[in-house]
Amino acid sequence: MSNMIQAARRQVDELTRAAYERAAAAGVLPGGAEVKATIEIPKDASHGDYASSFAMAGAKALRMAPRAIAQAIADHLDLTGSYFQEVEIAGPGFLNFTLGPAWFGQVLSSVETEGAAYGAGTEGGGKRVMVEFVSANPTGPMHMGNARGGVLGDTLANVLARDGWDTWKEFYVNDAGNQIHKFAESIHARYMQLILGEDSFPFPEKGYQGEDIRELARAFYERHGDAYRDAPESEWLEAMGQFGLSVNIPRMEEDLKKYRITYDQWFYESSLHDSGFVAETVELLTEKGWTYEQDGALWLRTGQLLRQKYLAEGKTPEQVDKLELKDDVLRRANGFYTYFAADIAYHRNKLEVRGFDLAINIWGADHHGHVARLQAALDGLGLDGSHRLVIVLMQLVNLLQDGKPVRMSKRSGKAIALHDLLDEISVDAARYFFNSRASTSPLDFDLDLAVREDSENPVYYVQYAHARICSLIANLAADGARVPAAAAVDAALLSAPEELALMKALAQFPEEIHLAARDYDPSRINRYLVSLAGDFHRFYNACRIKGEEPALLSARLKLADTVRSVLANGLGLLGVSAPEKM
RNA sequence: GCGGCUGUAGCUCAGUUGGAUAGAGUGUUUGGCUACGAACCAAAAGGUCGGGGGUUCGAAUCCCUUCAGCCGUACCA
Repeated sequence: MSNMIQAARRQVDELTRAAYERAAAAGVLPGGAEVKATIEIPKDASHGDYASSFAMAGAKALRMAPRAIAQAIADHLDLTGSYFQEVEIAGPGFLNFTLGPAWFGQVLSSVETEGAAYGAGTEGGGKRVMVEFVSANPTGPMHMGNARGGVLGDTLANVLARDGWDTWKEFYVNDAGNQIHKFAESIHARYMQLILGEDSFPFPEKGYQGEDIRELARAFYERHGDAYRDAPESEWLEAMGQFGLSVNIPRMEEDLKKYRITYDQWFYESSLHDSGFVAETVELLTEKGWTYEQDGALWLRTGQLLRQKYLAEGKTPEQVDKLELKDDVLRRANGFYTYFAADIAYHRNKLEVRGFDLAINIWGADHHGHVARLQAALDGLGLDGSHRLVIVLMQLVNLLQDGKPVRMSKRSGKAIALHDLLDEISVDAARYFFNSRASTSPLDFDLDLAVREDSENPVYYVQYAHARICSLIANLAADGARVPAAAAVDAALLSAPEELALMKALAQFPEEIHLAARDYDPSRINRYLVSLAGDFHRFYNACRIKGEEPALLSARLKLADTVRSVLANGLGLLGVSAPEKM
């Protein structure tokens, strides 16, 4: 596992420090100063490949002009045996380092050696992380928001795994509580309407309006006839709820599978209630003194827990006083536990019972109000939810038609179902699209546009680069030119600006994975791949391969093949195919 | 009211620990295949980084303030 970006950065740091020591020993610079320099990759290639701010950062401590310090450092630098071939002083005092063939050669060979594992990091340290995502209500079909969450969660899990985490993907099935009650009532109403006639049985005011509910009622009728027509409420509630779930849950699983999304586990909320774990968890909170009874309900002292949490995070008491910190109900006056209580129990299960080091949830941004309180509740259980529970908030998907927003709502039945989307666009296009923006940005989804977006979708730009290279390699193989081993390539021959830029882009891949994992932002990979594909297309246009001198042909062929490998690698992380032809 | 997210080119968006002349795609204009795949490339044009203060060698980035949009503030899930 090698990260050539970090290796180069480290070396700039070491070389600069060593030069400083020598300059100090020679009496050119005052000794003993602790200079905290930053090492950056300049945007402009004419500023070299790495720039150290040592001279500016040290100006105060050394009491000298930045450019004079830079000159002293440059005079005492020894680049022998390093990745770098040149250093220049520029601007206010930047030390600009230029990479040499040793570094570029090593980039090619590390991609070759590591292959499909190229880009792997050790940041996760093998710690166990659960990514819980989608967890859509099983009361109806999934919509665009679920699609985005699905792709985001799945891709994030891939990225975390590559960065060294032991990952687990989970779907939390909300098969308990109020909404299931409403769900069963809705099916029942449609069922009765089927028997008695549309107008002879009232539909519950807050029932689910969708066509899918009618279908469930019809299917239920086909199986049971009117056996439930006069059944007591408790009986049909249970039967219809269970029936609806038994149809919907496998359907969700199937739809997600079409998007190449699979889970390690589907975890049922009902299991937490059935086993008494919710009750036990609430009891535990009570033992710790975090609850009280009022108006017949059992309340959690969320306000107090949040206060502690915020103070621990560095907010001042004055800031905290300004916040409206309310308590929450755990057990209603009617004896039922709230969703919040179940959620606390579920996350206690993740962190305590199953022992995950970190729990990551993908939530719609409209749930952001629950983030802090859930973390605080887990803090109250001594589980350090403030650090071990990370919520990635995902802005919602705005569905547009002809550029105008369409209101989505499950109750009104107007949502565009996930499985219908695949009739319009490919899985590759959908997966790429839903991961194209950072989760913090809202995503506009215009169906009319998506349908005819084929050749404009960036995913094709990336895939085209891959296919182009495959075709190129096959073409040259027919001429007898094989992709050489990295060791047989003279990296010094690859000196055109397009070639250097391309190799630097290849080296950037492990860094991108690391940053995507660190920031929980897998959309970075999309942007990286578009950029890498662009670097390749530019190289391809500027540098011929076929017909060049054998050594140059060989080096360029190797470069192209290395790009192919990284493109396939990155597309794999996104769950997008890397076609050899298109 | 309080809180979260957002505000960068006509449009959609990048911009890692503060760095040098703020980038890309798309759109507009103009070029490039008797060529390893033109689903490609090159060039031009396009900006008070929402506004105003502050911190410092240096701010789109950090702090304060202000404006605008979306969302949340249930004994719903």
